Amino acid sequence: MSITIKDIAKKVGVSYSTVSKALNNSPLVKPDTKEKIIKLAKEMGYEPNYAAQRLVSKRSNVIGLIWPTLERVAPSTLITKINEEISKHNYSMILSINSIEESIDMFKRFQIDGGIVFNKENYQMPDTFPMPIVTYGVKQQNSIPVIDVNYREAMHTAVHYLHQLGHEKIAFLGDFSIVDERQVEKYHGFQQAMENLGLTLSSHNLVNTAGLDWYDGYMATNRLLSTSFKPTAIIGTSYDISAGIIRALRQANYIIPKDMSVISYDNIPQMENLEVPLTSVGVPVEEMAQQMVETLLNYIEQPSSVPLSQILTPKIFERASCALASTK
DNA sequence: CTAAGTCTAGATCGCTGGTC
DNA sequence: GACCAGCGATCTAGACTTAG
Repeated sequence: MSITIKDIAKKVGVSYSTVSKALNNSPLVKPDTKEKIIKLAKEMGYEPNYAAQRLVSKRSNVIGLIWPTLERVAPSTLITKINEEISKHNYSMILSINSIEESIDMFKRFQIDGGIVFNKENYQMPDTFPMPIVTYGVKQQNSIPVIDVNYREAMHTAVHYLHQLGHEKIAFLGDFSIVDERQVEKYHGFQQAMENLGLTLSSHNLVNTAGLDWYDGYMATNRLLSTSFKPTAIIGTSYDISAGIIRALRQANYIIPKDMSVISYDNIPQMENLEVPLTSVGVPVEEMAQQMVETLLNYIEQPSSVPLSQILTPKIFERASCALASTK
């Protein structure tokens, strides 16, 4: 049998409600009594009963997270950071990789306080949820707060950075075949930036990886290297794609960054540990996690205080994968 | 009349917070 | 610092109904 406040009350010789107040640091309990109770609770190994606390407070201190994929590195890293951020606020997290509908049903039974939804491939979200929800994705015609990233600006930053290093023949490797607005935004951002700088843009620059995985980046790079188009720099649109790009370039005996500069989307620490530490552009994963969790907690407390749309600004993180364009 | 099934009110769990 | 109401799900005891 676990220790309850009644056991502590019996031992101290006070009522159990006094124990409850003491453990919650109420000013209604004398300091020495409070101290005695807290000390004894520790000695007896008292752990509060969450079910009972939830019964009274109508709060579970649990946040639900609906995430579509655990396979790719960047989304998994973001989950880890979100979990760390949630813990800092004394909340716990449950993760669901089921569909949004199934996850919401489960979350209702768990009585979570709120949830974060990774809106994959521009899924049309319902107008309302049975609990406060914040989404990571693209703004829709409803009143659910969205946290998004300025993907176009990320691509502008990447292209301008390479251009400053003298690169003009820049290839873009990304997945623009699927209905994922995030990827499409990167694609348009790249095109805009190239046009703004007056750089040549043709079908050769744009290589469709037709997927977001390591192998998609690897195969797309092999295809790129087999054409007559010889870029001096490549932009990969995700960590995994860029990891594939690096592997393919090294297999083809390219030295990075001497023979080819590579820059990647996704601002995660793992970029440092690739075969060549990758210069990357994106919103730092810690900042994204912090913004999502803070927005959700504010939304739970006071829905009107939260803007319906927040667009985070990407930053560039220089590592070792970019160099001045070769003049030969 | 008895056994079996159904319904319902009340108690229980651990805890919080207001009142005295 | 004590007392008490009440949170919601679940269980239990007792009252009541039905079928054989």
